[in-house]
Amino acid sequence: MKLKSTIDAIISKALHSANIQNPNLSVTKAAKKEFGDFQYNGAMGLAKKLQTNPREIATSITTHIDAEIIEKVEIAGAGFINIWLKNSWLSSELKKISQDECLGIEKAQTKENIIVDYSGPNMAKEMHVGHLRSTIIGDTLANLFEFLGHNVIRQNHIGDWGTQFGMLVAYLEELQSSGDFQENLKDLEEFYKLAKKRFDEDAAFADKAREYVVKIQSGDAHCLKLWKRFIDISLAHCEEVYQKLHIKLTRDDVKAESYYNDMLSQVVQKLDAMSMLSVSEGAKCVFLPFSDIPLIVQKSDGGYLYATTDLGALWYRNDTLKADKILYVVDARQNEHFKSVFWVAKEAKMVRDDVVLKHIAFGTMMNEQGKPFKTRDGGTLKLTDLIDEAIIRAKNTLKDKEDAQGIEHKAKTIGIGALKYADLSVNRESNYIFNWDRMLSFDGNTALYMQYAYARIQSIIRKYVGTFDGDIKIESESERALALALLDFEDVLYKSAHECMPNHITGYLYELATLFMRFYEQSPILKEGIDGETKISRLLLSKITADTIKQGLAILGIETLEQI
RNA sequence: GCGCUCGUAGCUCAGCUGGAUAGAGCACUCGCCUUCUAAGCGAGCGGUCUUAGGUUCGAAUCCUAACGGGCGUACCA
Repeated sequence: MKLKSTIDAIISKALHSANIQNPNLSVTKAAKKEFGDFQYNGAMGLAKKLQTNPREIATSITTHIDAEIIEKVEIAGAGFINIWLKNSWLSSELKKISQDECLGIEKAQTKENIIVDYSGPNMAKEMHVGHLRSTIIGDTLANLFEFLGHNVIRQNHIGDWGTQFGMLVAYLEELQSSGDFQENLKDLEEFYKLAKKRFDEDAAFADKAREYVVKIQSGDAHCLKLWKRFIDISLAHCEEVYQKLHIKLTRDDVKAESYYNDMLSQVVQKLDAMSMLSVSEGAKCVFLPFSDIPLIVQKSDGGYLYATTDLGALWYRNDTLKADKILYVVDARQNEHFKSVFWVAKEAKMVRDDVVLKHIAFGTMMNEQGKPFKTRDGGTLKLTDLIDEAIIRAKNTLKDKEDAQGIEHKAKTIGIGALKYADLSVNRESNYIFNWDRMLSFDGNTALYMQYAYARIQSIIRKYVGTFDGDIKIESESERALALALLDFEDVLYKSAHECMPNHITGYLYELATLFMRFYEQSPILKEGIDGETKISRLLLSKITADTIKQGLAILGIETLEQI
């Protein structure tokens, strides 16, 4: 149910009947309860344009409002139009939602091919906290667009082609005699350190490492085989992390940097053919109208750079994947890079003009001192360790530790949920301060509060014996507020998708859960003295709430629990 | 130097296509469990929305500048 657009349509019709042209139509949710359910603030602006009195305009609009679903319309203040909806309409809409698997949410009108590029770990090292936000936010956006009916293509642009791989492969070869690959590569951080040490200390080894980079990139069979083996094991590490976090990325989604290797020379040729290329200080680059520094696509030594790879990927995504929209879920620090790459891709016609290219930027994860997140000794914190800690901490917060079997699953669900939710609930563009206690709290805008609300509802439903046949009656204030919130889900999802802002969803779920808690306190459901009709009505409200929370969390990649 | 970005309650954050008295949570104070999960609910306390201009009937929101923090600044990704 698109509540807002339904009311938009009503106002639009009224404006039309009143003979008023208004391109900037927009109703908003009422700022306060006293101002109704929705408000239209356009009369003031219109009055200005038409040189009349805003209240007159408002009156003219309201007299032309003609809709079954509206209970009451009022003009207030300077010319605000406040709108109340009929309870009977809310009831019947809710009833429809309760009978629909997708909670009455319509699929997007035009199905688009949406590419979400996220996670993108570097194969030379193990995943660390720096990869967390991209992975979590990207997966959520992919889920969201999928849920709204789009064709989502997840792309994991892993880093497998840098200069470090010569060193790593050369070192791997050396170790071949002692121990197997799996064992040597069990701890990639350690392996990298050892290889680096070897590189720094032994000139002969360093030369070999450099030689191997060239060999890998030019397709030497021996080196390539070792390299593939290395990537395979490193990728398996990532997949463990994805599994732990319930991230939906699979091998099919992997399109590594190396995948675009063959396209790189064509990228440069294309830019040349478009007369966009300049040679500056020996490097081939594109000068940009909005920047002092050019985008370098080929180094003076002939090597290519990540800009070249990104252009190749854009080209591929346009031509082969037929993308309508490409989202890059990458750290905000790469803002300028993407601005440049997008501009060049469009200018060079590698990407159709109407393809939407968006850098979904996010801020840095900070510790409590406001510094970038590191381990106590200043190193990077492995993601797998962070996840394990989340689970342990979740376990410690659980009251009921008796249930030995259930506790592991509960701790995982709660710990992972907390970790993800904390990240998703802040505006992704700002830096965010990581705090265990806050994210694992039952209070406030946390995953656990939502999971608790859900479990509470399930507990009631379990206790109830009988059918759910009946109508939804909206009688009290708390029921009404809950009903309105439930009908708002669709608008929230579309808004969140439009802006690529998952925190709109978390904010909504928190408000919904809060409204439910209030309703729960005030409206007994199964208690004695509650008549059958009321019981079913309240059960239905509870059930839709639970379904909405479950669906909302599912989009965020967070699971619910039947009991906590 | 230039560019990007942020600056809202003691703390962590919402709100930013301009709208009525700027919202939550934490912390602090107080009230509510023989009653569906009190891991909850309610009430109170707490604000020069960094500052100064500007646009507007109306600005936390848009524009300009200053100050303060973070980041980026051509052959790493």
